[in-house]
Amino acid sequence: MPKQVNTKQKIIEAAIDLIAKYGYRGASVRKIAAEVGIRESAIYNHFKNKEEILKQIIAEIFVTPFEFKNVEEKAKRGKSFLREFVVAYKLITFDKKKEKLFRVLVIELFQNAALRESFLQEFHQKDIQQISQAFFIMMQNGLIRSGDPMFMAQEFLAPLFYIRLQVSLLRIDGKPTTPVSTQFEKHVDFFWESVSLQ
Amino acid sequence: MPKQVNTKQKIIEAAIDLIAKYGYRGASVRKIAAEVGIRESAIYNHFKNKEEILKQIIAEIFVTPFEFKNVEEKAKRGKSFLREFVVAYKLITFDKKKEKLFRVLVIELFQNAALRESFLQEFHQKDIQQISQAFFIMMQNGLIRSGDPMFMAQEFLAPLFYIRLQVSLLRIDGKPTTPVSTQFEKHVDFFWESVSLQ
DNA sequence: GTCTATAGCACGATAGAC
DNA sequence: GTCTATCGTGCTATAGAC
Repeated sequence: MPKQVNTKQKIIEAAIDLIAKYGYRGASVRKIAAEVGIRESAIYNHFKNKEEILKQIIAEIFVTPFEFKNVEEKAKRGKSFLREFVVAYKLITFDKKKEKLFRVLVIELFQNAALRESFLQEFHQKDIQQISQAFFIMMQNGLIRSGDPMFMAQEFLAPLFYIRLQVSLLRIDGKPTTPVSTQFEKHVDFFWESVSLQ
Repeated sequence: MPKQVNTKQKIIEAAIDLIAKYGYRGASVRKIAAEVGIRESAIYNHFKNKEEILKQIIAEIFVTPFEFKNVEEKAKRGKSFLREFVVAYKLITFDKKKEKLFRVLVIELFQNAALRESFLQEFHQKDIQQISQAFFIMMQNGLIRSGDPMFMAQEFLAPLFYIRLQVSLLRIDGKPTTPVSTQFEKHVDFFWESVSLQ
């Protein structure tokens, strides 16, 4: 059992690789099958059609978001909570699998309605909820200036998204990412200085 | 002469439309020709091949950035300069042609090396230069707290890019954009409150 | 500068043997 | 669950007539 690797999962992995490179249209069933090491027709034993492969990949993009335990408690620590969040965000940015899924997201965002829907409703939404909840608590505890916590969360997250995009672009061409990726930490410092009351 | 419309330009326009919808691979020479109202073979009288059409479109993405005159003077006005900048940015976000080019940018960013290069070097770079220059002057005039003007410019522009992305996504599906687009103005207020010394 | 016609290839998908 | 073989379609691009 441990040696028997799932062909279906192999197909998904190969498809993610190829879509991240060539987009959905460019990632042909032929290429996917070749990468897995089977014939095109064998693909159809695992998926009804090509579209079904994409659907499953899209589902993968939106699993395992940030799941912080005890946000209520951690938020009281103020800046260190934000730092912890950004460290997690940075890790995801450099995670090989997550990076590929991020590319798929950006490439197909304007071409796939379901993906678009999930992005607008889930992608940052979950992060925003957590961060805005944390900001709300920080406001109550007099750690930061008052304001709309949701909007503040957007302001906090948008630069992270933009840095992530830049890092992903640089990594495709094998360019150095340090100048950009250090902005993650700088962003926390800048933001905290912007909102903190101390 | 005024009535004689350029076929070459028509091809470009049709290609932008179709690439914004289906991506470069999905925008076939066939579809482009059909949209223009000519045969595929006629396309090749104007462009060497399909790739050449994309090249010209990419070039269009990076023309006419923000060209503010007298940044030195305007920067002294502080917040109102930022407000003026964001008004221009918002206009571009809702401009039909620019919006399509923005979609092409996002779709092809991970798939076209030349586009990626230009994006990293030019897209925000020009904006960043202007904004950071303005921040530098504001610092000298004691309007804002001191810091790295380049980094501050990134912090100012990243949320604008993210709002633009959201607006573009909403507009595809004909969804209301007001809740998101009002963030443009809110962002200026929030940012100014973050950096101003008054 | 446009047309018709066609070459040559890659695509997604199915039928049927093993 | 994989294979071989094949179908029908759409693709980029070219040749040559008008």
